[in-house]
Amino acid sequence: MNLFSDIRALVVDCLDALVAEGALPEGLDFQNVAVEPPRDPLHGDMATNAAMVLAKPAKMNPRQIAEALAAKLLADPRITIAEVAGPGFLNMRLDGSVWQGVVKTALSDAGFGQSELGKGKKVNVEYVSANPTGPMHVGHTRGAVFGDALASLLAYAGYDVTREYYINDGGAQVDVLARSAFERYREANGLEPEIAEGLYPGDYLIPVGEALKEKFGDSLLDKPEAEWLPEIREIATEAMMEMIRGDLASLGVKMDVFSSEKALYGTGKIESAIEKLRGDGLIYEGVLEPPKGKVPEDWEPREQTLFKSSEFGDDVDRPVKKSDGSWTYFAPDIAYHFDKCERGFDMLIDIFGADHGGYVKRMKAAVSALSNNRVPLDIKLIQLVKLFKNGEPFKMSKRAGTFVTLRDVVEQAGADVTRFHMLTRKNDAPLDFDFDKVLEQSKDNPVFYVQYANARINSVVGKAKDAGIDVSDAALQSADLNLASSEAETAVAKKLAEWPRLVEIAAKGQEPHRIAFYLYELASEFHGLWNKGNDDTSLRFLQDDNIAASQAKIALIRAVEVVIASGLGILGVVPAKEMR
RNA sequence: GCACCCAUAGCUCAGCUGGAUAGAGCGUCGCCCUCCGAAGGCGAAGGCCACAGGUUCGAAUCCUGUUGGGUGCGCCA
Repeated sequence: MNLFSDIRALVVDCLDALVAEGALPEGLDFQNVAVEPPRDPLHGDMATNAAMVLAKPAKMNPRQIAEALAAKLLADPRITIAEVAGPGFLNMRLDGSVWQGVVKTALSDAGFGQSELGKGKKVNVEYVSANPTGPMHVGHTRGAVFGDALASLLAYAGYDVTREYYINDGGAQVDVLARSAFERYREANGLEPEIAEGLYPGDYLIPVGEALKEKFGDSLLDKPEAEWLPEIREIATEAMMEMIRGDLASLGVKMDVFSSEKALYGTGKIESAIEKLRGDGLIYEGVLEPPKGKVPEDWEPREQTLFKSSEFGDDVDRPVKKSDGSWTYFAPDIAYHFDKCERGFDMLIDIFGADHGGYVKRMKAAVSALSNNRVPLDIKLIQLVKLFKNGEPFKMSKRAGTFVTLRDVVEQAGADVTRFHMLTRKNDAPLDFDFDKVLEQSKDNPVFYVQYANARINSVVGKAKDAGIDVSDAALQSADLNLASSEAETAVAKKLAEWPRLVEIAAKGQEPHRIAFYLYELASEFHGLWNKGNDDTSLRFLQDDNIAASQAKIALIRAVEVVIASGLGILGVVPAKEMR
């Protein structure tokens, strides 16, 4: 149920009727006719731009159209006022029963706010995909939270969503991991580890070294690298993935699919993806121009195997093979995305760190080519997280040991606070994360403010129960909401009515942060009503000796609670029953 | 040099894919607790939406330039 699309449908029906009567010419396109909340609530509950949009194609005066439309709309019992304003807006005011209907729906329909927008389309959201060479850090955290919330949002909006993690376990970095783990293995055997420049120095490999000793004793110490590397690489990578899964779990992120880069090698999948492109004339041997401006010192022209990504909007063609004949990172990634296309997804979404922005065009080019333009690929870039402590920038340094991991953040701030806070900013805007401020219990902390609203509602409902009032779903659904229809109370119901529309807007824009902002607004609306009860006792939720009125008011705030729970659910945050 | 992202109140940021007088929090100033949780609420002041053009009924939003920031640019992933 989306009130705005209901009313839009009504507007279109009325326009059709006007066409049938000859009041409007035939063949008009109503696609741009919109029904929205006006910026200023004094203008009404909803406004439509129909008259302005149609004035030109109909060759009519906008006011003339608006007047005719207004007359038609008023015939519907839901519309109490329809008046022309400004340049040709048609402002509508809705009957009180409409808002009461919203409250009832929120209470009775578990799917209030859910949408059919996605029409069951299969979407693959790939996120995190952190290299299995160490624990997840803050940067990964934001990508994980964003990807997870976006996936939930799309699912809520009717898409068939798969959450996927691509394990980069096929490149040189996992060899480095294996060598680093080997040093820890030597250490476990009482030798001095030699953590050479370029190896991973982190402590997290010490347990891996001990596990290796457990398994191999000292038998590998004198063996040449070629003999131990593949096996240690395997073991170390698995250990890292185990750790990363734990990191994700601590944030409440659960993937549907883990795909391995390494698994693509030796199966012919890379070759067949490249062959598919070659068959379309998009692979050739050639020499790239050196980059303008900043030319690398060791630049020399070299013939490489190139993909014609420039045919799909990329700036230059991109190499798929290194000079030694092995694949570049791009090649397995092409194969991986080809695989995703082949698995029947209608839409792909990749979540990248902003530092991978240069990769966007070639990846989109590859997917266009591989899917013959069938599958759209959206790539969302996640901007940096700037850490603060007490308002002071918190400098991270691997050497100084002040490197902040996902675990550090979750342990200090908690998963719920971390998730909500990281979703209070657009993904392409940098985010400040202050360890102290996110835990602050005040109005300027949206996490707290929303949770506080929820806790207050719980508190009131609990008091009602103690007073012996029946607050069961059945009782609230049959409450007489006329007893909670003051202006202030209706304002809350109107905010609730925006929820389904907001979900669709957020899903269309792939912008989960809109959910967080909406929840803040809804909480604000609720707190406002609460406070009015301080001055005006008739607005308090519990009315002495008037069970029916209390039930009506509780029905309203229970509806708020339901929507807060749905919204927080999308963000992956657990609603708080009480504040501590 | 080229590409992508960004520029909105003193500060941190929203702004519903083009709508009416551009919003919120913080900070500043003034109010509100014998009362369901004041960890709150109400109000005031505060703006050349970076700049200059263009598109149209209408632009913070779309297009082109300019300025100022961030990121990236073959054999790392």
